[in-house]
Amino acid sequence: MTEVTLDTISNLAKKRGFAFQASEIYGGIRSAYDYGPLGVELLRNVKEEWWRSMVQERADVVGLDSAIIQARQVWQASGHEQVFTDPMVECRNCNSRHRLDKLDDPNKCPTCGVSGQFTEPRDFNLMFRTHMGPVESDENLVYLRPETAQGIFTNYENVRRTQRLKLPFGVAQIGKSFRNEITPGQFVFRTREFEQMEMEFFCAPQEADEWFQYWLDVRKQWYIDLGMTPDRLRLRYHDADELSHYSAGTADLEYEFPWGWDELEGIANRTDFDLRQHAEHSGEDLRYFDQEANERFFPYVIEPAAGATRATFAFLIDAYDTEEVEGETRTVMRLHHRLAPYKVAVLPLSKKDELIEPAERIAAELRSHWMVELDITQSIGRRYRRQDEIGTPYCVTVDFDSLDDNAATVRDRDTMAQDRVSMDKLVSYLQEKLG
RNA sequence: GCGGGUGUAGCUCAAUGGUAGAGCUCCAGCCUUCCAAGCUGGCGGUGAGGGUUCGAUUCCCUUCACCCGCUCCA
Repeated sequence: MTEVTLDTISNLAKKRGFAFQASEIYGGIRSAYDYGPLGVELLRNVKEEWWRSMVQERADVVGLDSAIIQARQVWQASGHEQVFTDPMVECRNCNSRHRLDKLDDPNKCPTCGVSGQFTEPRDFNLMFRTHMGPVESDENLVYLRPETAQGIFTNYENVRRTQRLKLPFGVAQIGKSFRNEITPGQFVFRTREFEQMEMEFFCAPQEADEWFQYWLDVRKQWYIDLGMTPDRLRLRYHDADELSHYSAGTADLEYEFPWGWDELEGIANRTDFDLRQHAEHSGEDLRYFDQEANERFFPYVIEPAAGATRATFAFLIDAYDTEEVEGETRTVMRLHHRLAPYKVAVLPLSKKDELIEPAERIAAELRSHWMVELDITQSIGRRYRRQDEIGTPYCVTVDFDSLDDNAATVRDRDTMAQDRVSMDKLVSYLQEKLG
């Protein structure tokens, strides 16, 4: 494990095609990034692993993919329209910014103590607004969702009924969310458009605390199982004064980023706040009917809400490693093989047709199983280094002996150890390694 | 959004009010053939817009982006 700076990792990300600044040819647009050929694979793999563990491998969780644009009433009921619109003032004397509604004295700056230096109050609406339909008017004002969760709450009854679910059960969703963050930054860490992996776990109110603990443990273990350094992961419980408007208890799963500890995932006890709000605003009865106890109640909700793009970034940072090899520095992304963008690189030892041809054959065969890259340029050593730097777990090298013995060399990213493997056993060999 | 800093090739860095150079990378060829070797050649640049000037990468203004703080929280 090597210490890595934000610069190092973002340079590597750009250089190797993980992420580029959005609209770069026009000078770039702030707080938006495009995921390149490698980044999209890594991101997809992170999401796939989340889905596998949260949905596929569980009997008590189902999936959902709700619309980004919902009726405005959804955000009125959820509280976002109000809470995400804070009138703010800025002190001309010390440049600090404050929420007007939280000031004891609306004229005096609590930071520097100077009065009468505030700017005019301005709305800081954290939700993106747009209009549904070609005409811009207040009637068709809509928001881009600031969290995916509400789509789950509004579909709670649809999902429960059609899937015939009994408490406790969860509904999981992966998708984009949008927030007009005041200060985006740290590369892809905080962006205004981002991707979330959220799961709302509905349970009986008296079991909520227990499930809260359960999900803390499960979620932390997920990162560790995918190779993240345990020492760089920690849980931080929120104090009462920093809880969201919907939460009765929140713990952050934090990662030690190059700039310090910062949030990877929030696990919150949302109580029955959301279902109650939607029941009240929509007029639908969203209470759960417990057949055995013969009673109706609003379920409590435990929500593990992870940032897909954030997790991807953290895995990338965590995987970064360097070591000295024969006087040269070798950079290795020690990504878990499940996350690595490419699983296998096929490298003919020489750029001779007689070696390229079998290499292409092997690559074609392996492609039906994994993401495979075929690289024929430059020296073999250089190509190994390139694959190391993008985290490819295995390289298959075809040499002149291969023409006689029908075998190739499989080289391991982490140990650099080599195995001679018969070509017809390559798939099963790699299957065993890659799981 | 505010305060401070920074923008020259993909990367690291030169130079100049008068034709922008190098190393590395990348690509091609030769050679070599299992861990960034060598030789030859090639691609490629002053973030964008405006002003001053005979002439601007250099001076001035605007803008965009990035970094560090204030804020936020997936």
